[in-house]
Amino acid sequence: MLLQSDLPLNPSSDDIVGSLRRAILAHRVAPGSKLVEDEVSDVFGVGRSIARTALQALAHEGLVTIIRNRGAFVADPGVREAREVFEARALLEPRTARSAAERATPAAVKLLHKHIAAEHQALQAGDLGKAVYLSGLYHMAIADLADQATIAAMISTLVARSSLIVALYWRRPQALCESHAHHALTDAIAAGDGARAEDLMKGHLVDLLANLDLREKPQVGGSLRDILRQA
Amino acid sequence: MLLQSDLPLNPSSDDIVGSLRRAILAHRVAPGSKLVEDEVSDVFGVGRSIARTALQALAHEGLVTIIRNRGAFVADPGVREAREVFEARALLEPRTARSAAERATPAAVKLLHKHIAAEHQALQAGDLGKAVYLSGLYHMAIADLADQATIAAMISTLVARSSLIVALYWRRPQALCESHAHHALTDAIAAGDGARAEDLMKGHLVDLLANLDLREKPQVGGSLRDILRQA
DNA sequence: TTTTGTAAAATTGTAGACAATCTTGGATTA
DNA sequence: TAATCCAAGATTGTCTACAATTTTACAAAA
Repeated sequence: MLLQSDLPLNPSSDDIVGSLRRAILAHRVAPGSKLVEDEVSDVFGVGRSIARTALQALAHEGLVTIIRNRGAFVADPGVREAREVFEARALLEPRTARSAAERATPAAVKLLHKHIAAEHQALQAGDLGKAVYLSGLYHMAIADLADQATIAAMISTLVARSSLIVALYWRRPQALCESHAHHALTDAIAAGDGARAEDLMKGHLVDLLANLDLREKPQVGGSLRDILRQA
Repeated sequence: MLLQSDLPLNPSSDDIVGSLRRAILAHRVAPGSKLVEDEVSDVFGVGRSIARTALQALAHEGLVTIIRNRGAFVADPGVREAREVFEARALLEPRTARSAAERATPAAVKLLHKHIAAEHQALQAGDLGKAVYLSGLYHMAIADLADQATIAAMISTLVARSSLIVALYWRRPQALCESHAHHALTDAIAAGDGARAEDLMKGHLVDLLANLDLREKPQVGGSLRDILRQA
């Protein structure tokens, strides 16, 4: 399952949530993958109760789907959900970017540049999954700047779900089309130009959505049974 | 703890979540109350694991706060959080009301009227807690109309948290000031007037916030120990 | 009286056992 | 061959026991 094990010896369920979340968001586990409780507990060296708690927490975030008596799976959002997530982001993130611009400090801007650099580096290294993950961190950093913890938390889960969506529906795996948008946005924030930041964020989200291939996907590997079970 | 026991004999954790949620939102348990796992499991006739799962789910909704080794408490939002919740609602609900108006059917409008009637009846009966709960259901019904499950889910948790906030900060316990706003909003939706619905919702939220007394509350019953622990 | 210290009680955290359910693989039958 | 059935295995659901921690109650000291 490939986990970077920067974990304490007796990890809490939160530690496990974090580790699994990174793995899912960086596309190191595919959407739809089964997450067996015994495996999780073995990998992290805890009892099954803790693993269970972690999986339930991820389910509340929308990154994992739990089906009774069948277990936990990495979430596998459909096109409907993909559109909905970006619809929600469109309501929250532009205004949040404006607030961020209005209260950004030089230190904060520096942090944003660091995020962009890390993302760029991951792309150079060919690690697309990590780049997507880091791109999400950039959006979350902006949300944090706005100093509205409640909204930031909602954006955080939406961004996370977007990583899954990108894994499934991104059109051109090699295009590094985002770099530019993040740079421009950071400039607006550095300049304290709230109105421009709001506009850029709005446009950026539209671009992201436009780069998804949201035609109905034809139930690729599923048996008739699995297909019917989804209804 | 006063639970309306319309529950199955072997309730699932979801059943328990629903029952506890209603109790919290209708102000039948005060913010800050301890929710002891053994009590919950006894009341519902299940093992402690199921009670635990239910409490954790409520914690993810923001209705319960879990402190490690100390247990679960009904959430007790501060003024900061109160403002943040309404800030978030202001971003989501006006646009959602517009969508609702644009796609409302006569049957949906009828449902909204039913909600209003029920809320009115609870107020007449002097059950303010229930009225607040039903008022929340009205907002959630509108969110459902917009046919955006992701946004509706976010609104749902925000509205729920608002019930707690109203319990703590509402200025005039006897004023039935909301009735009018909900009527006008329903009219706009019935007329399919999206722009008006959006405006009315925006104004309604501003009014709600204005009716809260958000001066810093002076740590009413807390010992020095509890105060310091919050940091 | 007020504070401090200590032991008992209460409560939560975690693991593991058992039951319930689902999945798998092979044998049986058409 | 293909479909069906059934038993064995695997996995999840729930409960309970025990460990870790906190809270309470009460006695001792200032």
